[in-house]
Amino acid sequence: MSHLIFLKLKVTPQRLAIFDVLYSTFEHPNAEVIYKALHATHPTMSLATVYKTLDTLKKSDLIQELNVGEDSFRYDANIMSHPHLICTTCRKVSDLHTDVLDNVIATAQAETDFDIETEKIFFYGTCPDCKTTH
Amino acid sequence: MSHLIFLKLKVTPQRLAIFDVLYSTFEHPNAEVIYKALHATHPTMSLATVYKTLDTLKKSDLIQELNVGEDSFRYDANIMSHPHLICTTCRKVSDLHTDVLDNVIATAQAETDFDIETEKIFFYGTCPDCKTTH
DNA sequence: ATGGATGCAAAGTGTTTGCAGCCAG
DNA sequence: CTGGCTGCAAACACTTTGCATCCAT
Repeated sequence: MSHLIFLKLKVTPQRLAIFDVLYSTFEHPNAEVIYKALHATHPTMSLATVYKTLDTLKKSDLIQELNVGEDSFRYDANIMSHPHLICTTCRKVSDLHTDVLDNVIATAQAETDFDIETEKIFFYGTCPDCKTTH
Repeated sequence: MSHLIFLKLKVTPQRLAIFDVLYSTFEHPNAEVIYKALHATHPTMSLATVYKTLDTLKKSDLIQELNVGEDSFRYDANIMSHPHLICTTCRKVSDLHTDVLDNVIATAQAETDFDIETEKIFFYGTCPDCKTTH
């Protein structure tokens, strides 16, 4: 059973399955990857349902959407705002676990007339695996 | 005449025009907007040429590509890495002119095994215009 | 003169929509 | 039972590609 709280949404097998994929990975998969991951256990699930469900979960603030500069959107069940690391070699997207950037909004807010609500921070470089495998 | 240095690329009217649009605006337009902006002065230029040229300029590091969470890419003739402000009401994308975030890479680098090369920082909120126009 | 650039149309991705049937509440 | 959800197919939006012609060098 997942920690999912479905507010006023119907709890369907498809929604549970999609949320669970996101909740149990750190891969930040896109819709296609989620669809393929579920094909073994949910062979009748359609890609359209994946897209609709991701949209629903996003609007209910159960997941967040990421665009890292690719042609598709990635999804993350961790809705806390946190920086991401993108390997420009293998395209892997990782979380940066640190609190040293927690005050960037306050820092930026002091420099602008915008009312800042959220931020997205992406660091691009080479991951440990791709460094060694040169 | 623009500051454009075309390395080993042919200097065509289309390339000059597209670079000039980007060089003389702070709007961070996407391909469609650039295409429409040039239609008055360059009525025969095709959208495909805009896409090809943007790709060429990007690969030559004359412009940078931005994905702010929309379905299309935006472009910026300012290739210096700098934070962007996105108004979630009017979708305007502005530059944040400040140096207080200049050391974020160093800060993040100390927290990870990734070799960080560049960063993209986006702040989402409400711009001054949309605040007052409620 | 010639290799790279353009413009057109067609194809390719990723995503959304319309709608009939289905199932969670 | 009923409104919301699913699955299918078709449509859509953005971007890329193939190719004949053109033009910057």
